[in-house]
Amino acid sequence: MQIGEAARASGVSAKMIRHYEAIGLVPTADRRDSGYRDYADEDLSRLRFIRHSRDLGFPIEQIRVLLRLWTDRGRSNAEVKALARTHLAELEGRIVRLREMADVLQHLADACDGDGRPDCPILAGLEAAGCDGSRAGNRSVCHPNPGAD
Amino acid sequence: MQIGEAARASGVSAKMIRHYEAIGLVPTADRRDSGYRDYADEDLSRLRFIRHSRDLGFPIEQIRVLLRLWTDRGRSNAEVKALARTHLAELEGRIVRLREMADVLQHLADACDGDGRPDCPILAGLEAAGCDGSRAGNRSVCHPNPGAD
DNA sequence: GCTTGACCTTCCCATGATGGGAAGGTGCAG
DNA sequence: CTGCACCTTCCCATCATGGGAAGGTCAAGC
Repeated sequence: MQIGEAARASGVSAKMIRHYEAIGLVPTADRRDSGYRDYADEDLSRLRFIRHSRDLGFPIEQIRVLLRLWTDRGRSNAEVKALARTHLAELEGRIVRLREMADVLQHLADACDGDGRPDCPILAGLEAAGCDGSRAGNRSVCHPNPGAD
Repeated sequence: MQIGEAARASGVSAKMIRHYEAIGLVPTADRRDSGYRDYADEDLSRLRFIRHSRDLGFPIEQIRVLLRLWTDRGRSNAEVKALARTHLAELEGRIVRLREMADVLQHLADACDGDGRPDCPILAGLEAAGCDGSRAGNRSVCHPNPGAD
């Protein structure tokens, strides 16, 4: 099967399949006389594995490890689980950081009438913010009602 | 004041200050005879505004608009609020996507004993996943207990 | 005066995952 | 033979940020 069909079947774009080959995430594909890459059904499962890992946000280097474990019959599921937990912590961390941003922004937006006047608590908040280390102490601008959520 | 001090005072790295100047986010800095950039206190507020905006996750191009509104006395806070809400929606969207990833991964990790055997539901889940459009219908692998959260 | 060290300058390169697009070859159907 | 869909490689772009090299500036200390 050509790369386009492999792409359709695996959900990984042809562009990315070539890229994964270039960085050694998938083995060098067989070539036809024409130079076209040729894929077998077995190759698809690896591509799908990669795509599912990407769908869960795993970075390439962790997927590389996951693939090694996946194809290693003597693997320890403890190692897999540890990897999963590490990534889970990373995801939760990102969520927390985004949640903080969203909460602060929501607070600022709530304080803004949006009635067309120039007066704007959002811009005032971005101007002051008070969370830059210099002149600390007025953190309430940054995290209003601490602990009141 | 030299760029290093401006960086310390604003929380924006010297590297980024130069970059922001290059892309026109801050005006071209005055230069001393030596060629060193020279900053006044007024410049700091702009840099702080940018940093606070970045802290809330605004992309550069939106910060450009925010800066224009900030320095426009005839601005409408409605425009600011709309911009904030757009970004807020973006943040919430990212959170939802990360939350989905984390939930699926948590589910897989919970199913894995991590007792050192090769048997591993996490790898099995990455292999099958069932969410790639081909052979749809078994979405429960992907979103277990739909609606039961 | 000369050295030392901290600072500055510009320029290039790297990240991470993905895509766009150009220039050119392959293969099949009409 | 033409056209079209597909493939190839190569280069560039994203987005915000940093690293580092090569070299200039300046103040303090000897």
